[in-house]
Amino acid sequence: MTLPARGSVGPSTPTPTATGQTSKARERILLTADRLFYDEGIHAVGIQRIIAESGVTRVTLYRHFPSKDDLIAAYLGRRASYDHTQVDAIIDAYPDDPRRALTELATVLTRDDFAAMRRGCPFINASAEFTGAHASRVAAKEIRRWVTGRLEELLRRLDHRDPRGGAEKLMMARTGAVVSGALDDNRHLNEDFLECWEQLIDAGLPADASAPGPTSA
Amino acid sequence: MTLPARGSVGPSTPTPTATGQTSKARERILLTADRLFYDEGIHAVGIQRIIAESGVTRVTLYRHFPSKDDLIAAYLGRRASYDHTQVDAIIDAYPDDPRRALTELATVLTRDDFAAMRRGCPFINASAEFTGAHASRVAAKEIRRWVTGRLEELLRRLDHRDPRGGAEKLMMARTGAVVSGALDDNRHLNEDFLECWEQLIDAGLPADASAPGPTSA
DNA sequence: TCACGGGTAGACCGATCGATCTACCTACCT
DNA sequence: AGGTAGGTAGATCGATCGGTCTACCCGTGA
Repeated sequence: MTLPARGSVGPSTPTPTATGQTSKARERILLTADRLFYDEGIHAVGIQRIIAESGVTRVTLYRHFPSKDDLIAAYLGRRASYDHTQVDAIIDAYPDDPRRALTELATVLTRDDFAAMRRGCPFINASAEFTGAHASRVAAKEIRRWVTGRLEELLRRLDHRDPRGGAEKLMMARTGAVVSGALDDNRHLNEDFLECWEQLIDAGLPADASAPGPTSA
Repeated sequence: MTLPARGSVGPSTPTPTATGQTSKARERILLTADRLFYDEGIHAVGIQRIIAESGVTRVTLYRHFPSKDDLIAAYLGRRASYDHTQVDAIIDAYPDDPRRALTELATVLTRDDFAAMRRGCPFINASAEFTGAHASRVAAKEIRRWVTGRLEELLRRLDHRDPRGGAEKLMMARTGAVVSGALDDNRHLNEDFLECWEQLIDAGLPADASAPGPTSA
C-alpha cells in the first residue's frame, strides 16, 4: 500500500519542523499505528505496542498525539487523504469521459486495493469499535459521503436516470466487495464486482450509451 | 429485535436444567452481552459491565461461559441461529416461487432488520476486532457462506445465467446496504437497496421471467 | 435425609490499559 | 554562547482488564 507520506490530517498542527519537513518520529509512529490498527483492530492494540514497534519513546508519542484518540484520528485522516487523492486522480484522468472514469474507479479498486485491503475497510472497522460521535465514526461518514457525491456527479454528467440512487447503489456494491474480500473466499471477486458495477451503471443510463464492457471475453 | 430465546449455539452444552428449560441466568447474560457487544463493540465492553447489567454474579457468568471468548462465540452463535431461522422461513414460505422468495428476502430485510441493525452487521463488526482464526471470524465466514449458498440455490432454480456470481453480487448489495444503514444518512436506503437487488437479479435471468417490481409506485 | 446443581456475595490475582512525570541529551538557529 | 525544539530513558500513576477463589444459600429429586 502506498499511503501518502504526509500525516497532515491530524487534529492538531501537522507539526512541521523548523526545516519544513514533518518529523521522522511522527511518521514512524503513524506508519506503525496504521499497520497495527488496521491489521489487528484499535482496541486490541495498546499504546505501548506502538511505542515498541515504532522505536520511539512514550514521551515522544504523547508529544505528537496527546491521547490515543488523537492518534486514531490521525490514522483515519491519513487513510481518508489517500482515498481522496486516489479517487480524484482517477476522475481527473478522464475529464471528458465520465463513463470511463467510473469503470476505471472499479478497475483500480480491484487491481490495487483489494489485495491491500485483506482486513476490509478501515473506516467500517474503526466505526465498529466506537459509539456515538466518536472521531472514527465521523470520519467514516465523511469519506463515504464524499465518495458517494463524486459518484453521483459522474452519473449526473452521464444523464443517469437517478444519479443519487445510482451512486448509493454503487456504494453498496463497493462496500460489499471490500467486505467480501476480507471475509469470503471468492476467487472470482474481481470479476463479480466489476460485472456488478457495470450492470448497476448501465441499468440507469439512456439506451445509447454503450458500456465499455468487462475487459475481456 | 426478536432473537430466539434459546441460547443453544454456545460452545459447551446448552445447560438445560433438570427441568429441561435453559437457565434464566444464562439467558439474561446472553441478552445483555448481545446488546452491549453489538451496540458498543466487544473489546469496549468488559466482563464486569455485563455482570452488573445482567444482574448475575461473576461466578455465575464464568460457570456458564468459562472465558470471554466463549461468551463471544455464544453471542454470535445466537445471531447466526436467528439468521438461519429467518432466511429459511422466508424461503420455505415460497417453495414454488424462488423469484418471489428472493424479493421477499430483501423486503423483510428492509422492513424488519435495517431498523434493528443501526450498528451494522454483528459479524463484520466482530471480525474487525480480531485476527486470524478467532471464533468471530470463523462465524462470519460461515454465515456469509451459508447465505450465499441459499441465494445461489434460488438463482439456480430460476435458470439464472450465473448463479454463483449472481449470489455473490447479491451478497455485495446486501452487505453494503446493512453497512450503509449504519453509517450513512440515506433516507431512501430501502428503495435504493430493493431496486439494486431486483436489478441484479433480473440482469441474469432469462428474458421471460418478469420481476414482481417494487411494491408500490 | 442429604447430596448436588445453580445461585449470591465479595475479596482477590497479576497483567495491562492510557497517561504523566522527572531528568538528561543533542542538534540547529540565532 | 546560549536558547529551543525534539529526542531518549525509565519510573510511576490509578483504573480496569479477564479470571480465580472461598464461603454461604436454597430448592429439588433420589
